[in-house]
Amino acid sequence: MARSDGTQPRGATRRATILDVARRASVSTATVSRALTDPERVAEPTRSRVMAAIAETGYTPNATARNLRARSTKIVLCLLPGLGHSFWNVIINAVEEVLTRAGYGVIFGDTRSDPVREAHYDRIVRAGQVDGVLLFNGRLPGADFAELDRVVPITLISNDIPSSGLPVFEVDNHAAARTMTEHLISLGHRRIAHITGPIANVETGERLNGYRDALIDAGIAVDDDLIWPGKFNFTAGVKAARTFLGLECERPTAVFAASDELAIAFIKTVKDAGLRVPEDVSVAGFDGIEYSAMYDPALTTMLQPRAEMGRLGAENLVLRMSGAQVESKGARLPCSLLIRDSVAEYAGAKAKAPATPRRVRTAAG
Amino acid sequence: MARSDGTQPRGATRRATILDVARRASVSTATVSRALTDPERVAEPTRSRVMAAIAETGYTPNATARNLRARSTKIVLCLLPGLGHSFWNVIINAVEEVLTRAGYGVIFGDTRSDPVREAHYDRIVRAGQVDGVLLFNGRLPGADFAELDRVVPITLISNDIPSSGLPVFEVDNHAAARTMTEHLISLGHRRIAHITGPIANVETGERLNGYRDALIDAGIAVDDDLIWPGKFNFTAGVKAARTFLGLECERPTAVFAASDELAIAFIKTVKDAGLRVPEDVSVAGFDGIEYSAMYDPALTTMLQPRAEMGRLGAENLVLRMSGAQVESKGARLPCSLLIRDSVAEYAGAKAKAPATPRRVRTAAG
DNA sequence: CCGCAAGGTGAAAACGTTTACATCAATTTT
DNA sequence: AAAATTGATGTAAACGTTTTCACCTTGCGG
Repeated sequence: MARSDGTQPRGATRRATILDVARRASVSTATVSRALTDPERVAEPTRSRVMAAIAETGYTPNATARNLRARSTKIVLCLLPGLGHSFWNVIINAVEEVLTRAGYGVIFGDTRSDPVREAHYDRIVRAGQVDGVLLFNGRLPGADFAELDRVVPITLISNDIPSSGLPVFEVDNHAAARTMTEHLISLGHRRIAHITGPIANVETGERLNGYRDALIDAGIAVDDDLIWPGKFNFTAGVKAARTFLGLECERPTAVFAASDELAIAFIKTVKDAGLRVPEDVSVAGFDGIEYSAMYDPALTTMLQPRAEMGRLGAENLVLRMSGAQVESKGARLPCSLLIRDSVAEYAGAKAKAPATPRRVRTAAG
Repeated sequence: MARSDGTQPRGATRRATILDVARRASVSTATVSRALTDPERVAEPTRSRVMAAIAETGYTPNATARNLRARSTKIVLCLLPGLGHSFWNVIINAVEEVLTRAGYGVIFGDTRSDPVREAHYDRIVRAGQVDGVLLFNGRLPGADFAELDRVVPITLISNDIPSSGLPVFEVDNHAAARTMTEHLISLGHRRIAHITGPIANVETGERLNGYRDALIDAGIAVDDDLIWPGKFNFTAGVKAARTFLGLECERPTAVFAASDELAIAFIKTVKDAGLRVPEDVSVAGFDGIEYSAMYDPALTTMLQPRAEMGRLGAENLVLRMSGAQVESKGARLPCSLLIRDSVAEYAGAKAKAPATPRRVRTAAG
């Protein structure tokens, strides 16, 4: 029974230190340390005496002391713009997998664009509390990344800070958005709207450009009234749907949302207004989160290789933390077009579009 | 421009220590330390000299050294059974909020029932690498919690380990499940199925019992064929739906799922099979995650006060980490019944059920 | 004038490891 | 047989703080 009554003083029993073990085994602390880190270097009889003493005392090395001596913490900080987003799940798992395997602990920080929180994490980094940083769109404002990277390696995942020169692992957003838009066009759609992510976001810009370029190449004029600025969340999707429903001019026949959450919220809202998806309006998402498959209709979307982004980013960071002088520029990964049920052929189309495979890989950047 | 070429050696510029500052200000390290931690204790002229020196050297105290000396790490470990689950989002945010404000860093671990990972976290705890643990259903197997709690305080959130005596902050699962089942009964349903969570889970049992007790009280026989064991994920929901669709006997008219994900997957699958929800079958969820509102139909579900659970749990832990001898037994919070569109009156019902408010609070446990 | 409190500061110990260096015995080499 | 090598262990310094204790000024009351 644990002390649920909160009565026994904590730490009443002092934790055994290396000195306790040493005394008990009648050796020096150096020998104990060696017996643990490099057993070969200590003779068999001594070693077993030490091991016995360790078992008896229940000794376990103090990580802080070890870190102080080693001048490293074996901890990596992951900075996210919102821990709660389903999009990060898979990435985080992959990151955690790689880092744990490499012997690092992972700590997560949610910046939420709150200056106080950001300053907090900036301080943590500068205090040498972490050996590396994985940045997921969490901006440390006013942070000089070139300088910060010199104290601790920083790797970017699924977001870019163009002028920083930091290695970034993300998807080729331009190509992916272009592919999705082309897909819609190939199904006969001409009036295609786009719900963007947050404007400050570099990726938002790339996707917007991919969308634009696809239209232009197809000889379709870009209509700025059909570009609806949003964020990567439900509320923005609902707002975009209201815009859509309230449109004075002719409604678009297809909508390309910059995230699955955006698409889902959009669909829900227009369905509530009595429209059918995809019969009345086609809606495409972006990301390929798990929920996209479970929605009704299942979302046609761009699958981002999230696990791979996480894995590669983490591996890159591990390499750089090891002090290796790597030439690391990051990587641009390809997306896969997932064709499901939220997008249909344009109702007014004359000819049936050629059969398309259900999954199409975009070009790598 | 950061060293994207990976050419400059990292740490070429040694980080300034307290000694550098001391020398520069012609004082002792003790004075520098005092100037930072307790400015009142050092005379004005000295203090400003110290501050100047700090600014000039860019000194920032080394957290590891500080921790070693203070015998604490100011870090809390959160152990989850699956970092990716949407259910944790809100809880995690609340926890992170409270702990950050209290000056603690938060590190997350995903145990995934993997013995290797579990051993890894057990070691972290025992190595004194954290000041406290928040357990979210992550079992540390073979761990003696009574003992572990003596080295570092452990608080449970949204999961119980009955024999441990640890403080637990969770919902009254029995009452909530009972309320939901009664709601279905009140709408005329008599054949009501239940998709459970993982059987090993204490909460699963409580919800199951709440469901059973409601049936019994209403004079409805409990049919074990309508209790479908699952997990808190999509796959289990799909599987349950297959069971439902393949049923030899008369199909239930309502299904109560132990989680929203379960409900969503169930609905998706039966809809794909041509059934309508709620016209052909009513489906209720549990949790009240964000997606439940965006689904079509919007889920009738039990809203868990996730933010509050997280907040209370974290505050409890902070208190206990401070060494306070608190009488802390945890708390059982009430859920709210969220009446939306996935549940309808039983089609064969004679009389119309009385109008129900859209949101009903369950009794606290 | 002397003693004493109070305020400011410094010297050094402590936190618990790892590791460079020194030591010593037991070998092997010359 | 002396010298050199090897292997096992101990000594003590280092990691960068915080904090106890002691010290030295002052200013003050007696």
